[in-house]
Amino acid sequence: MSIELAVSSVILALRPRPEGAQTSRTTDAPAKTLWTPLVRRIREPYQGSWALPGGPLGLECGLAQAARETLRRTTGLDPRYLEQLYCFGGLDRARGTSDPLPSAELVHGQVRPPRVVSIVYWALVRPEEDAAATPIDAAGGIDPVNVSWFPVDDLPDLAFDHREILTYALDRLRAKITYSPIAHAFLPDAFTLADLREVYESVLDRDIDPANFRRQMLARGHLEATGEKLTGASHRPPSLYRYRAQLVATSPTPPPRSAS
Amino acid sequence: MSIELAVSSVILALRPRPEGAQTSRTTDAPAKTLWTPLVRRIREPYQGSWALPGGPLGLECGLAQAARETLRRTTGLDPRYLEQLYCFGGLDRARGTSDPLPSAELVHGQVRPPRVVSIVYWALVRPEEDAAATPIDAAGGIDPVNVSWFPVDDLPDLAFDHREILTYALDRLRAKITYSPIAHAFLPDAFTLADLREVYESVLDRDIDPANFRRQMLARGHLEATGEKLTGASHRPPSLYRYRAQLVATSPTPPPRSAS
DNA sequence: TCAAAAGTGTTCAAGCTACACCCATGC
DNA sequence: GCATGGGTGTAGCTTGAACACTTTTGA
Repeated sequence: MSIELAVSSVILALRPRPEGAQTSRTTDAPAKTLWTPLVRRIREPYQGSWALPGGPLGLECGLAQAARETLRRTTGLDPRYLEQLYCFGGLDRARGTSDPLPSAELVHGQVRPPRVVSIVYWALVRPEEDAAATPIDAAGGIDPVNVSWFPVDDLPDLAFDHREILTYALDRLRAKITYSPIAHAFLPDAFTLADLREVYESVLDRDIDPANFRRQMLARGHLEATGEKLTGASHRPPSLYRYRAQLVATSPTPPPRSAS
Repeated sequence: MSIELAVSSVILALRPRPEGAQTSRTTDAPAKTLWTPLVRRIREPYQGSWALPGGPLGLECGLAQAARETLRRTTGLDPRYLEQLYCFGGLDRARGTSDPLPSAELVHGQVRPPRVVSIVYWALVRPEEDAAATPIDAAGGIDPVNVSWFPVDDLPDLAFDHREILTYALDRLRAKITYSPIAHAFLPDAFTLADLREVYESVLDRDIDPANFRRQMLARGHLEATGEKLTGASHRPPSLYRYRAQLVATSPTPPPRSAS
């Protein structure tokens, strides 16, 4: 018995908050919230539970590439932002935190579950990537049944240690958005400062002063006015901005450097 | 052919700067600098080159545990601070960045080098841990020949992509020391503010105002006066401090949370 | 004209930097 | 006393939070 190597991904996208969702905040919460796609396990252990999309690492495949391919196959997504999160390799991962060994494993006469080392990536999805996604099942067809999106503050029971992994990814996102220009990974190429602020407010789950936010973002020098304005709303039309080209992080592979 | 899983470590300790070392700074550099132990490879590829200490992942061994054991076996070290750095799994790692395939591999009739995925940890070594270390060779004896320490700003040629990995570890250290109380990982239990400042100055390679440094460190609330003073020097005896117990990070396993 | 969000100006508090200055010890 | 680093005080600058106020659009 050797060690199995798997690559999984935590995928995060901003979508409208579900109707009537319970919110932890007393004041009005942001209109959007983070969602993540999960796949239903079709075999033991944890058959029927939801899990992070993932699969075994192929021989001819770099780590990030493996993450991309599993992601495209299971969820139909091809996100621009993809970064390694952590490598999990504890001895007891395969049987969950404190649950007894699933019976199917015993049937196979296996005393110990297989040892799995998971390299987990996290991905941020832009609206157009989100819209273009179509999950494909094992037979090559569309698979709307075994892939489903959930708001991250209302998750079902997850297999293995996947809930802890997801929580860790959220911590990382909230930390990183404060010092690194990754909010653009949730936005189209051109956006208003209100759009950008909505990303920050949704991720950090708190209101941000629009006036101060504007000054801070512009002072960082990452933004560039397109010259266009967004008309149509019944108020003063806001300017459109884009991130300066060299700062548009795709996949920071090998090791990500913290952009200033 | 399957994928090999290895665990390696970047180990960092503060030691006196070597005599007459070239320094990048015009002003007087800190008296100490970072050193790292490397092991000499005894087989192809890269036979004779220096490499990060590491070894294959054992079946019965957690990732961090595997790092600890290789570390103790090769360098004799048992550092308190150990944290996962990154997982490297590129396709061409085994044969180096742009070198031709080493001949020994061809002799074995292998067209491609074995695919290796390395989970790399980084460790910070305290002075007493450093002093207690005694490298052990494969036969179980002391091995002073194939393990050697180098200042990180004067490294020999390294095998594989290990130089990039080391550079990445240094970046991470310099970033993390500014927002997390990890400097204690280079210090004994009790230390003066001058000791602590020396760690920061050595890692960041710049002078720090003692007065402001004192106030900042004390304001963070991580330090606690022992009540003792360090006598013997020909000036006012400085107070000794320790880090508050709950903040003494050992091995942040699973995922490290950024301490405030 | 009004509502609503864009965008600007101003004030206040907190934190950091630079540097002057006193304190305690060994020689 | 004198040199040396420990430790305190303080003025000036920068940054960010809070919020008043003007601008520009659609209805």
